[in-house]
Amino acid sequence: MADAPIRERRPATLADVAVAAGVSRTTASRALAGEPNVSEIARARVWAAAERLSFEPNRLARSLRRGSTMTVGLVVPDVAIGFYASALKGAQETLEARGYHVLVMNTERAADRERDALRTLRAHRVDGLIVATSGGYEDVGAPAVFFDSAPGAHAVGAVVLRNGEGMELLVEHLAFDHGHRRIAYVGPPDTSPGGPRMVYSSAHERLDGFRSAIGRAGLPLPPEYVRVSDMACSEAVAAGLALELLELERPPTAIVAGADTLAIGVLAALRGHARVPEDVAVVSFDEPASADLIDPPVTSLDRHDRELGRRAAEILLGALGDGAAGGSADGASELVSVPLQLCRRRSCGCAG
Amino acid sequence: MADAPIRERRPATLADVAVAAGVSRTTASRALAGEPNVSEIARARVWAAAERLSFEPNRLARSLRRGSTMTVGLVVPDVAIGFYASALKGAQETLEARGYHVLVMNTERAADRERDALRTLRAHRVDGLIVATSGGYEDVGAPAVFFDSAPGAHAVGAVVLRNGEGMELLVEHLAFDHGHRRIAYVGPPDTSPGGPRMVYSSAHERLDGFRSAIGRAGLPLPPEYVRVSDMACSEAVAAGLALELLELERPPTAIVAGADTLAIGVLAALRGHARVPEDVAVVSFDEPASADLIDPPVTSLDRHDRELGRRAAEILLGALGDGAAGGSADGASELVSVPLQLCRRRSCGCAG
DNA sequence: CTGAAAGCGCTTACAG
DNA sequence: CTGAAAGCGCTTACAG
Repeated sequence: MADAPIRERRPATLADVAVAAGVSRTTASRALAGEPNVSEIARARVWAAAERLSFEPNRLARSLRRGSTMTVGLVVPDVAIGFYASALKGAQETLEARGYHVLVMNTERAADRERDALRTLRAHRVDGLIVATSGGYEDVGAPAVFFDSAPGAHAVGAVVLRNGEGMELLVEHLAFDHGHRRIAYVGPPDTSPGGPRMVYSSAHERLDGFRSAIGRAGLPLPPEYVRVSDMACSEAVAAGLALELLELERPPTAIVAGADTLAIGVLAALRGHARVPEDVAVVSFDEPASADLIDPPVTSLDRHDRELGRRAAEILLGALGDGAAGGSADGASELVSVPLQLCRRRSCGCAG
Repeated sequence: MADAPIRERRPATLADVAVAAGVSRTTASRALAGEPNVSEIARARVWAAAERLSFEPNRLARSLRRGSTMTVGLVVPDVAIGFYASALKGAQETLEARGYHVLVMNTERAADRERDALRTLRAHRVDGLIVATSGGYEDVGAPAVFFDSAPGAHAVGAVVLRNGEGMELLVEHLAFDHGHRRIAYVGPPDTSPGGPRMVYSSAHERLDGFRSAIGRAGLPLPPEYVRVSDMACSEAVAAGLALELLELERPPTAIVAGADTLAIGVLAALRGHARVPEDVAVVSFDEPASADLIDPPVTSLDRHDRELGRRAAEILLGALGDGAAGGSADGASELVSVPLQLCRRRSCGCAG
């Protein structure tokens, strides 16, 4: 016969299951969904057939029909950066526990790539968005929660770091505990040129926080002590900036790095040019990977990446109506700010 | 009127565009797709309407109809591990350049979680798969290319490291250049218990390569010199193993770490217990992040993560019929093996 | 060059 | 408890 039990290549559909079980697609669908009004006999035959055909409902069809994809888009500058990779993982764990999947897009910190990513995600009809924006955010109709940076509008929520407080911790430790008076800053660039103004920008707040903390500590801040890296926060550019700082007629005795990759670049550049922390102390806002093993171990604020991702996911779940996921369901935009702590290691001058 | 031009929340559909342009959905679809047989006038009106409504074709519907999702699933143990994050990025860059998107799943190196991930990906009807398997691989109907490890069957291709050669480089350097005779190994566990036997397993090859290299160097290998970490290759477990090694009556004078996280754990454990490289030399198979800045800088094989992801993506594109993407289109399974080089730093005993 | 119609694989009112 | 039918938003033979 033509319809001998040849093992099909094409994945089984609900219709196949229904035929095999001798019921209608309606009943098959209901049985599989665990709905109440299905006879035990029908239910059993449907499940057996589904098992036998190793049926897996086509999510495209289901999503198209239901209007919900159970997919969340995550937009970050670069997943290969430890901070974002960990945040992704934190978010993913939380989301997958509720049946959502994650579609990841990199922007390389370019506003136009971010816009493209957002549109692609809309075309995929993601149910929600978690974004670490680089200035290219635009509303594409899906509820969005921001982390790390946040444009003001359109957001269901945002989870951000207390950048000002963090900077204060760093600067005051250098100034008061170690007596530094010439403290320089190597940080990420403030905003993407031409991009919309951020209500909350990590880069901006850190720079601002640095300036304020220096001011409050009663220290001078010559303009040449403030250096800004490239968009990608590459180690190489940070290394170059550190060297420029060293060549100043009055070089700083301490450097605050505004991001982990920047700290790594600064430390690498200093090798062979200056002793850390004797000649110049170095502290980092984000904790670099293996902070303890680097020579010298780098003083920084505690790790916050994983937590950021998790909290962002929880807020989004709340907005998606997934119940008691920690989000306030009242439609108000939720702003979580994560407090920071100083981890003293050796690069600031503290003893191991 | 009821249909006043209120800005709709619902995203525009092709039908909306067709109505706005005064043509049929067929024509609208064709105009947007850039097909030849459409009059200039119709084409212009359709594009204008699409623009005005900021129409973005629903990819669910398109995929359902076309039978292709332009999405590739990536299955890895843990995106938060630098090696996999970089591989992901390499693959993603290559894939996105051809219009594909990437769905990422973590397995935590558990075979059953891997199986779940694969089924979910099938439910999403991904066009292809790139997987770093932990022993849970099963054919779900999509063409798969492996990287890092590879079960034999069902594969379109695989890109693997020359683990044997790499181990040889590491061991010979320790034995011949530095005169070590008591060399121990801390590596990832060989296979996941109960999982299918791998034709190619990174963990297995490294262990095997270590044994052979030790043998060829004419050195003894007491069984207690070979230690195997947990599935997650956690730093903490590696640290414990290193300490056990140190407490042997005849402790090794050199340790080879089979993965970067393991090397980090070993190094961390040694702090305060032994000097590296004076008391015990340490080398790593994978290059840890900031290998140069760690104290001491860690000798390891060169970075290979990004390349692995890129090559895997190219092979998959070839299999998906995406033309001259570097893959042989002849249906044969393609096996690329990436050669490795030794990067001498200080942890082996070489001078900086 | 154009459009009516079928169909991708589901889910869900609606009517028995 | 069950099923026929409509419909999610596209694309693509097929027939003008």
